[in-house]
Amino acid sequence: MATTLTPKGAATRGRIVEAAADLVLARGVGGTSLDDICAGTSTSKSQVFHYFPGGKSELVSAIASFQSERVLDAQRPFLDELDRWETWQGWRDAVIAHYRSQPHWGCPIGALTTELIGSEPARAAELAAHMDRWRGYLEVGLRRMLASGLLADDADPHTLALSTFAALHGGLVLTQMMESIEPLEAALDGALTALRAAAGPRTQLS
Amino acid sequence: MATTLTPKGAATRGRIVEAAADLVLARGVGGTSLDDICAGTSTSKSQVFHYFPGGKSELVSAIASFQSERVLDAQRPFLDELDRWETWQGWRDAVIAHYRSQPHWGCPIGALTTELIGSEPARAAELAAHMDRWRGYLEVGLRRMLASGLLADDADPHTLALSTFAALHGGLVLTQMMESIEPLEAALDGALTALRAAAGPRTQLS
DNA sequence: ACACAAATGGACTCGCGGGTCCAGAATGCC
DNA sequence: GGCATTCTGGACCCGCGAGTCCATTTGTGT
Repeated sequence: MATTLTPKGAATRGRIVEAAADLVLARGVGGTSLDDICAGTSTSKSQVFHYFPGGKSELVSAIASFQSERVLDAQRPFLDELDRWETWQGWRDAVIAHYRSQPHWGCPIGALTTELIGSEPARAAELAAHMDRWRGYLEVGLRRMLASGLLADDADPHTLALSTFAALHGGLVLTQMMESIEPLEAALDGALTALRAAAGPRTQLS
Repeated sequence: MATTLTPKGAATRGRIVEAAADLVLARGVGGTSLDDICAGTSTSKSQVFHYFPGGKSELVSAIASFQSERVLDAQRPFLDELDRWETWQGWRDAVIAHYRSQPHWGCPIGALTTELIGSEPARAAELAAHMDRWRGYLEVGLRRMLASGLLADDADPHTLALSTFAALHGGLVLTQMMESIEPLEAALDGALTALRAAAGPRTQLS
């Protein structure tokens, strides 16, 4: 694993992760066999174990990192600038646009995590860390808004970030069940409404 | 299956469903084998197939109905009277109390649904129906509030119910990941804040 | 050109878990 | 009590899918 990796090898590895990520998103970890993955990438099982000595579990971990980056990237540059109200709106739109354009419904990371909690707590913890990193961006933004007076003095950035993040993921869950983007839109709009209810003195009422 | 069922038989069937529900909640459908279930109930596999000819899939369906009733019951009587602001607060408290007292974190129905979507769309649809019935209670309450002037005229009960329901389930997802009740509390409080932002003329401001 | 490492294919093992079968024990009905 | 039906135990079958092994090909450095 720490051994060298030729360009060709890296490409193959990437193909596997990408295809596996798609399949897992569509059918879940339990519903995706290594054979399925091989079939979709014109590789053989020995390749998978060549690049992921830890087997399926390690592959899942790689998928998680891959999807995590993908999701975070889709929210940039808004994610780093959530210290103004306008950015929040832009962020909302970016999130919706991203999940609408996804080949399948639901959140790749959230679904993965909930599935693994029962069977692979160790991997689930990794996933939870990704989630928390994501949530952290929201909290940082809110913390800056509090400092700049855009939030009321008694507002709690941690709790607000948590509730916003929860709304987002609830929206994604329902989005997956109902195969519609509507729940996500409703959830995010609701969350932003709750956020605005904590607006502070420096906020300009439009 | 449509054949008669002696009291003893019904008891055994009940034991299986209950134990299976617990195991599935803790380890997921994929992580729970029929042998596990038998071990925990001092029954044998032939019993499972005797009472659930459709095998694991049918058992899962029974678990779903069981958990659905359990969850809905935990929210009564509030669930039927969500047409006043005070009831919403009581409902919030009941939901939190219920999930806090549960032996494992997370929503039994939500987790089941997301897991099955990829592998058993038919069963997942049943689950989704349970979810929608649940959400329906919220919408009915809001609709009555609109009619009685407790909500603003331009408020949309459907969307509001959707966003509240999403917040609830997002809270449950995070609750499971973080093994803490905090996210659920934050999510529900946020959702109620958003709801109150749609209050109408007849609402008494406290 | 040679040697060595990495990349690939595919056959193989093996345990787990869903599902089947049948014989015997318990129970309800008259 | 006797008959029918239901209930129960456990042995068995079988396929699927994770993981292993080795032989072959492709590439890379000197």
